[in-house]
Amino acid sequence: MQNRILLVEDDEELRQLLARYLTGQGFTVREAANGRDGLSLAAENHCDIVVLDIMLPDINGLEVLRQLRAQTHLPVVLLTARGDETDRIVGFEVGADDYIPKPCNPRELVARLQAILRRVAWDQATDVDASREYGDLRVEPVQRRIFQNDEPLDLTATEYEVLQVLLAHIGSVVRKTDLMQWALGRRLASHDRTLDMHISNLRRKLGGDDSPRIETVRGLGYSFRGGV
Amino acid sequence: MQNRILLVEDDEELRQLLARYLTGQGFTVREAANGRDGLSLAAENHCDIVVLDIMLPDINGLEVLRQLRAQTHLPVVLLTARGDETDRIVGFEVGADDYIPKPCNPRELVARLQAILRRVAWDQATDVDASREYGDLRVEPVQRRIFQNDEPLDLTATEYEVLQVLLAHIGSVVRKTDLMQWALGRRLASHDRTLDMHISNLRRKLGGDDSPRIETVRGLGYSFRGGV
DNA sequence: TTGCGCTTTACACAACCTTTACACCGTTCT
DNA sequence: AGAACGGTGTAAAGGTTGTGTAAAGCGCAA
Repeated sequence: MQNRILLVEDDEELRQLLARYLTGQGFTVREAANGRDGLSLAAENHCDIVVLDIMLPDINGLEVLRQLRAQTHLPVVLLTARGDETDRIVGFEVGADDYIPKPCNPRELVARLQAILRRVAWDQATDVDASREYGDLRVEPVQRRIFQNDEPLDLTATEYEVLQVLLAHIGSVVRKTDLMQWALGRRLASHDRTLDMHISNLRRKLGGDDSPRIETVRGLGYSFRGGV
Repeated sequence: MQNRILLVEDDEELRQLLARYLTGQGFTVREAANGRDGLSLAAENHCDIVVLDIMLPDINGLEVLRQLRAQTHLPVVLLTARGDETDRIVGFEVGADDYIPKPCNPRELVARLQAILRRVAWDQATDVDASREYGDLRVEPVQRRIFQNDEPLDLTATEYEVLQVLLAHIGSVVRKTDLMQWALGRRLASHDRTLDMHISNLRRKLGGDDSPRIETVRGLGYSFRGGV
């Protein structure tokens, strides 16, 4: 389970406290002290969940949430002043996934974050359009792009299909005939070298010349080396 | 979120299998074995989404869909024979919300149903007349105008529709056939270059010649690349 | 009619899938 | 061991398809 957090909180002391605690709990934390920075960090850096204070010096947290929601379904947890029902209700309407009253108990925060991440992971496991991560690679089906360390790879349509199939079966061997059928949509003819060419081009674009990411299994097919 | 399903499927075994699985996933399922029963159940009982087989013993599923559409906007998912492009296209025209090839994976079915219900809930919560912001662009549906850095763009009616659709799906690839349907309101014919022309004109009006705002995804369609 | 905007036509071009060719390598056969 | 064979890597050429856009055509409203 991924667990990269974007923490948007203007109170220096509280932010550092939370950041330290969350890091200790195995999260990767990226920090922003105001709404503007938060939005641009969310746009630039891929993260899995946002912890968002409502009271911010520049843009109101709810406005930040609204702008995030205009583009993504990134889960967002709001930090609200205790007892402020209004913010809570507006926050849910705009699409917050949870809220936590301030001052908050770090352990409770972690518990809620993990609950949300669990739920999201479940949703994604059953969603064909959900983005999928494989080590440093990330497949974004709606964008029809594959990212390597958050940099989009410049792939053709066919290369995207081939790589996406290999990643979907990461660690195991995909037979050439199957790969052909699934990615190119036709049977593998006897002297057809098309697939080999796509693999060759993919290897070049993926880099890592020393140890090729796509392994050849002679007589069978190819396999994307998985970390597992 | 509501989740009452009307399942119209004549194959007794498949219907019971799906009904059991959907019930287990928290849906309330009402079953019909043919088109006539399906239509009357839809009329009598309020439900949130319809799963509709195309091959039915009495009325063709597409005809059922047409009759449903004559009265409501109830979301409908079609079960189509795998690979039958014709049904898919006709179904899309008549107003199906999604189609699933048969035999279908129940988990995928559930995922798609939930995606549609989420979208419908989202649509209902979203005011279609509300202005929307995407970076330096702002869509004003009431005025039917789009502003760039608060300067109105001089767009024709069709150009407005095309750009508005692209922005509504910012960051993801919009297929040419879909863009044609949604913005121009008709099917994309085989040698129809109309859409390309509108895109070309839009690019000129949007400026930014160095890095075009509207990206071509060869063989698929176009994508307005957003900050995400 | 003119003017405007949508559509079609036409052509050039770029993208990219496929084929060809040859070098290389592991395996098997003699 | 050496030869023969078939699978693989990849550069380069070939050919097809999709796309960009200028320009002409068309339909409609003023």
